[in-house]
Amino acid sequence: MPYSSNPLVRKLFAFAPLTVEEQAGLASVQSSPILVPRGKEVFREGQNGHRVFIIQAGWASSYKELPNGSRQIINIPIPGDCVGLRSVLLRTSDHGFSVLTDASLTTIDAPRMQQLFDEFPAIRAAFLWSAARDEAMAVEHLVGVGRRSALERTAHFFMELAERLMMVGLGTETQFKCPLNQYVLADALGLTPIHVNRVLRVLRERNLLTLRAGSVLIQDLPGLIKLASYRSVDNRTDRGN
Amino acid sequence: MPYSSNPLVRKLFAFAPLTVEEQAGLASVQSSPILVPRGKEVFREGQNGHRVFIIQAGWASSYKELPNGSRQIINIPIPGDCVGLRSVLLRTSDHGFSVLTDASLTTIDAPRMQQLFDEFPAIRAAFLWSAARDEAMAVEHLVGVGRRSALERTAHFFMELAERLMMVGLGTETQFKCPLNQYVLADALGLTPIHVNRVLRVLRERNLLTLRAGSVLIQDLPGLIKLASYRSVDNRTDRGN
DNA sequence: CGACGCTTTGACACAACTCAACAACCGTGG
DNA sequence: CCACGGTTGTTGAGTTGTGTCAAAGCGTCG
Repeated sequence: MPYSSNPLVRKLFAFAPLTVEEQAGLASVQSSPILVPRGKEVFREGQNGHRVFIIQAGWASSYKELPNGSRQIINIPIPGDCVGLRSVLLRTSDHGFSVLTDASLTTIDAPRMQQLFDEFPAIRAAFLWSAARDEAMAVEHLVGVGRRSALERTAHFFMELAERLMMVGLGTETQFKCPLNQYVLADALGLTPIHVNRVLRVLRERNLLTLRAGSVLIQDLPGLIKLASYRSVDNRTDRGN
Repeated sequence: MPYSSNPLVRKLFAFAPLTVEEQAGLASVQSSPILVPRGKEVFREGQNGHRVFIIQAGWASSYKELPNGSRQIINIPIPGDCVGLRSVLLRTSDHGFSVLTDASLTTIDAPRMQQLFDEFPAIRAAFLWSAARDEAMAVEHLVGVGRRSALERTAHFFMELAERLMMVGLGTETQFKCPLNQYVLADALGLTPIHVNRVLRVLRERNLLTLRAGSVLIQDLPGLIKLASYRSVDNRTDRGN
């Protein structure tokens, strides 16, 4: 088990054991926490990306907007997650980033990041692993939007979320806080808010899952797994079925 | 301009100038080309990913399959593209990979890759950049499937393809060979083959784009750009609009 | 209390899917 | 040379999942 209270350290530790020095280095390059009010756009698409943001507390979203006004949410970062790694590499951000609740963020700027990587190769490896996992999640997201029905996709979304939240100690197998409203869910799932509402109703009526008052209650995990043909985030890359 | 005939060297050179030594190193770690017959699955989801494949010639696809038999194509790699970088990091592949035409591939195994990175940091940086760009394309793909109509999405797909092919000298602004059949297009676009057919008809009837006999002819580039609100791959990360 | 943000519901429209043929193309073999 | 089968493309008719538009319900907070 990790010792640090820093969510990023905790998360990277889950990928690979880090020495005390590495943990300390990782913690020390981060800025002091910045408090961001709910709804605030931290950076927007096209903006220069010279640093990485790490969620300490709160929920966020990264997304792209189209000229016609619609929006696709790419990812819902939660505590411990990094945002903007790709932006640093590409120099500018290809997506917007805003927080959905009051949140606390730290940052690492590009030069410090580089120094850290040079000094601690294990940290570089851990970041690469984490980034690869994020990308795998984006790919799974693409599959969902391209080939799963609204119902399957929604079920899948909540199970993945549950799993991620559990890993950072923000929920159990069957229950977690979820401050996402139906507009946000719609933009994440590639649906309209109205249809999200209908889908949620079906999930509720089938006693699979209930979202009420900012909390998700998973009532029938096997049923959901079957419905969405869900595979655990960490087993997606396992052999066979 | 790059001097090497190796497509990977050419491509990475486009990201950052590489010294002669770096180019030589990059070429020398690659296996000799493997010829793969059209339709062959090179690796499948869940398989161990201990090496990266580089397309020398031919077309390919990486995809995920769902238990219900449907399939979502993640990417259509063309010469110069790498497949399986993420798989190396995550130890197993989260997607399948097969070639669509007779193709020639080289590989780099994980340990050699690591040596190369240690010896030539610039190559590591170039790979990271390339990987970031690929991920940005996947994200754009997600946006398309989530928030663009079938027509817009299809138009977008072909323009992006045109641009990528042009970069490796396999097409012009308005014309390129395209051996993708409507089933493949359907799996890439998240549509049914039948609907792809109808969409292609509309594009043809509006004198925007014609796919015939394995070749795409772009008849009205401004019209397509407007229809799909397309932005060039390399300008997606530019500031503003 | 009213205003606001969010959820819920209903009626209807439409984009995309399904099912079912048929047509064009192409390589193969008689 | 033509006949053939397999693959790919094309078209039509009907269905359905999801979107659109419009309105009402419901908490909460100032």
